[in-house]
Amino acid sequence: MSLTILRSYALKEDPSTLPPTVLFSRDDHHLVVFDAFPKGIFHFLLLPRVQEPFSAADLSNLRSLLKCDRDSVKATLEQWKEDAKVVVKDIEDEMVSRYGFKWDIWVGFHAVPSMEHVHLHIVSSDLCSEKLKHKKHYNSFHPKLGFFLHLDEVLSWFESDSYFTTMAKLDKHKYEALLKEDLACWRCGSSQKNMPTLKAHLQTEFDDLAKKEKAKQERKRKFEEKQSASNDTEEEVSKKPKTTAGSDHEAEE
DNA sequence: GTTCTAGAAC
DNA sequence: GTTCTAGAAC
Repeated sequence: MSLTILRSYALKEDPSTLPPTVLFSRDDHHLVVFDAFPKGIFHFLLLPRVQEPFSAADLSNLRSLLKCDRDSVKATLEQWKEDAKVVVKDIEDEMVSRYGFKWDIWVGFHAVPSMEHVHLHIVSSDLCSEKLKHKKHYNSFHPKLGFFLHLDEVLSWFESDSYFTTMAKLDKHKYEALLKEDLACWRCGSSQKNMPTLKAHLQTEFDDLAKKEKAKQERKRKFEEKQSASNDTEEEVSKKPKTTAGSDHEAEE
């Protein structure tokens, strides 16, 4: 695996020549590719194409990009946020059709990337994947550890000058140290002895979530069945028009 | 980024 | 003895 393969994708004159196993979607400004080593059931990378006002060097990584014109960078990140939403929607549709429910999807950058060319991770929060093998893999996606920089968090840096400059300059070594932190489940906080134990635990967490979500849907289905049955009865008995507005929203946890 | 593998941990 | 981690090589 070349460390510059993402850049070569982003520089392609005609990205549609990329094989369908690599390219998920594209427009004039970006490509979305399948991560070659997915760390969750769903894992994509959004790559900006090299174009004005940024050079390939500007787009080398998030750090280099953040040194460019502030307004341009902010507008670009906001555009990526919109582009990522489309991918998230596609993933959610696939989650529902394949698994019968949907779960969180994280959108963000690695504070210290290991490949050239800035890439936005779009990864499902299960973190259940054969390719997730090492502590650094896991810690690099742990949503609360600090190495994974959520896009919304990066955008928030633009709200405050001091925070922006602090975070943008933060030492690589401080971030890299986070990858060596002890293993802890991002969901329940339980500490995990080693990678095989953590992976088994993550699978259990995901299975539990699936069970809960399916039970929730079953309750909703039965409720709606009951509603529709009682409406039918009302109509038969009194011929009242049904007024069921607001009955189909889902309870949030 | 992965693969390989020595030696630490169990 | 086997499992697991982590550093070097690529």
